[in-house]
Amino acid sequence: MGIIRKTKAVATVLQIFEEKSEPKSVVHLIGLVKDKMNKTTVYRILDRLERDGIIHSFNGKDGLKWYAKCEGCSANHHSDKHPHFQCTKCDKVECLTVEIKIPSIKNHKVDSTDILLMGQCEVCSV
Amino acid sequence: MGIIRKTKAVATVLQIFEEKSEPKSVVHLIGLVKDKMNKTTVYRILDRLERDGIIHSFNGKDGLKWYAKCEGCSANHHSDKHPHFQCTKCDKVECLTVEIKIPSIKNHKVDSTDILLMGQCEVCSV
DNA sequence: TTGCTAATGCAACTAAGATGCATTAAATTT
DNA sequence: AAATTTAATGCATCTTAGTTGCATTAGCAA
Repeated sequence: MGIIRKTKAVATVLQIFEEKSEPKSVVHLIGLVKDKMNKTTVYRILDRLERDGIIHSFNGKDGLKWYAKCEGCSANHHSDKHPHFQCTKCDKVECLTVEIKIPSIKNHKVDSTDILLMGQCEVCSV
Repeated sequence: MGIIRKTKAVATVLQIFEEKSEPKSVVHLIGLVKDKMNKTTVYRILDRLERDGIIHSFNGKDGLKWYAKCEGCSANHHSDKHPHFQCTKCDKVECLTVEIKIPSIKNHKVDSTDILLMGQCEVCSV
């Protein structure tokens, strides 16, 4: 859909996602690039990247928005049906590759899911 | 834990949950009782009721907090593991009674889940 | 290199939710 | 029934995520 120009700001944000596939909260992202661009720009770049299927978003346990790089997504096919995990101790978020079966709900049409598992991550559960 | 006094404000909020078991967003609740109490009071009452296992909370699709009456919960045992459904057209939210199996995630300890299915509800899917 | 327009910066705004503190009103005690 | 205690409330203020309008800048194609 939207034409995405390869600006410096876009390159900076994209690189963050490419370096490490771990999801990042918008707040954290803004902090990472705050001396390179305005927070409004961050929000708008994230919008565009999501609209074009390059990243996907979901809500963390406290309602904050998180983004991560899409693995098998495109603008029209958004396969962000995978669940996420957030640690209740260190707040870290991970994309999970497990498949969670959603039963059909009668009289309802389920288009997408937002599944967040909470608990203790590898580091914190020791 | 916390002693809950049966104030008029608490009674008012509780009655809303008892009238209809449908989940309500905090924003909507504040609107419902805005001529009877302060919004801060609503937030605090919801906190207390949740802490004592009378209601449970979860995040809606846009990160807003929703509350609903607990069916089989108490202060120590919070069985709010059931999923919720939110309509993408009319925004209505429902508690679902279906069981969704969560596979175990290796090296992780899953304590709770936040599962939101999105799509079209009974009314909007016609 | 020119021209078009997407992208950015900036300031101001919106809205959810939290906090501190003085006051009020349940619940207990006397 | 009055006095006491302290949870609960109201109100003002603050915090913070996210949005918007508009002037300016910078990709990109012709």
